[in-house]
Amino acid sequence: MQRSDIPVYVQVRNQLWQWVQKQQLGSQERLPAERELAARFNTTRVTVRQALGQLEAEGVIFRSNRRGWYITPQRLIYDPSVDIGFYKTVIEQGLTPRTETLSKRLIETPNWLADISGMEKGAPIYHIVRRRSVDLRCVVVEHNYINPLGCPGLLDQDMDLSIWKLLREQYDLLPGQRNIEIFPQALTGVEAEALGVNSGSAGLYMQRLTLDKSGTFLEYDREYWIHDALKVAVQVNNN
Amino acid sequence: MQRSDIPVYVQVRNQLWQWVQKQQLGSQERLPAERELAARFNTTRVTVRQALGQLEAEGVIFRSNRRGWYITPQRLIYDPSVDIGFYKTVIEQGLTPRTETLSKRLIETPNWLADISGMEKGAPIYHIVRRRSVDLRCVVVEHNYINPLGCPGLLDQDMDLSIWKLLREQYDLLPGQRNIEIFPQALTGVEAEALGVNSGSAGLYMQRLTLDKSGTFLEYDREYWIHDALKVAVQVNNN
DNA sequence: AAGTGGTCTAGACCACACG
DNA sequence: GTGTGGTCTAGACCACTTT
Repeated sequence: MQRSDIPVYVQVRNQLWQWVQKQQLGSQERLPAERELAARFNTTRVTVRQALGQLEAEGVIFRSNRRGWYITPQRLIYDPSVDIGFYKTVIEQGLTPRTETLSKRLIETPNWLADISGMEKGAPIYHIVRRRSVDLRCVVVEHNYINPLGCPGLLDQDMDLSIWKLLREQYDLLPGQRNIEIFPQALTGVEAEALGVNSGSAGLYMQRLTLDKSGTFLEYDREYWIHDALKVAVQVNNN
Repeated sequence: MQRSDIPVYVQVRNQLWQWVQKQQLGSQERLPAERELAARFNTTRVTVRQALGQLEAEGVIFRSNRRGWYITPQRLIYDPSVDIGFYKTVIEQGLTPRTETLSKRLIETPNWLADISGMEKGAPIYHIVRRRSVDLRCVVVEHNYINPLGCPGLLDQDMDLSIWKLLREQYDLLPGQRNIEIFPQALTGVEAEALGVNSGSAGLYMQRLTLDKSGTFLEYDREYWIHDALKVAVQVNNN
């Protein structure tokens, strides 16, 4: 590293990324070890990690546990305003989905949920937690809260596919109005752990409140995404 | 720092945040210097900065140039599907907006824009770049590309308020269909510089393609937001 | 001029993943 | 067991901001 002005870690970032592209490293392929990179660029691990952190922030590489740094797969294009479902969305983009149901229970509606959903406090409500992957990489942890009135016995069904497909085809439930909130938020605590990332990793939080056409609460949904895993695409018609 | 198991920087993060809350530091108030924190927590600046980085990722503090660390203001709630406009949105939430027009020019439609907008390649198109602040903190850089056919002389107007208000009231232009894309993306290059943040800082990218009711291209819009500055809220009706 | 954050070095130890 | 990333130390110099 010589040159002035431009910081060493930026130079390392540039040369490293140039090298990666020349090697034509593909999705989920591993980068050399940090110590090796430090030697190759004649600098220290701290500086190399700063460069790797840059590329991570840009979303082009990601880290996995203590195993190393990998090339980030293409973003999943995801439309939260429709009910295609995660499974079908992923398939249609030529990728491989996986869903693990971490828990499904009947709980009492907590106060915060009663306030936003119109459910009565303490009323029974389904709570389902699922972890979903694209090409074996965990990308999102999802909490679903579902009004059990229209879908008795829902928890006995297989949750590893689309819940909305179940609601539509088994229970004839259809969404009307949706309120969606999206914002960047660090992954911490149980979500970070479930996704196998460090606490504090960049993430995207998304929540949806769905009512049926008569305004009755159907479902509330919290999703914690890895920051580099998705592109939200919504189509809206103004009238 | 004693205790085992839990990393020092997490302990520092926790104690620091606890201290901040006890001090009741408010929006945009400054934290103590890094060296002072290092001394207070009996550790090094590197570890302190790791703790600060955690809080930054969580969106509760932010850094400004080389001036220090500050408490993050509340997020701006922002609905990209309607045309209330930035100015009014900010006002309504009891905050102070500011818009600076960085450039406004008539350019030739570049190929990438022709492809997504339906404009002819090379056809004249307005390009407006603005920087917007909430309570004197820069939060977003916005690129607008506007079809000049329906709004001749637009560039002579004052751009520091809402463009959509101009289009609506001066030119009778109304949006029909909107395609919105949102995803986390690091701020780099000119955008990072314009916002006064380090290249590689976490950000949120949002783009909107707006057609009128007859399907004619009206406007294309790219927004580069500071990651902790906004909460996107969209309301959708399924039919 | 003094203080600040931004960058960087050259080591070190640890827990964990993998062979 | 070996190698990996994760964490941590105790300094240093620089560019920039603020006083």
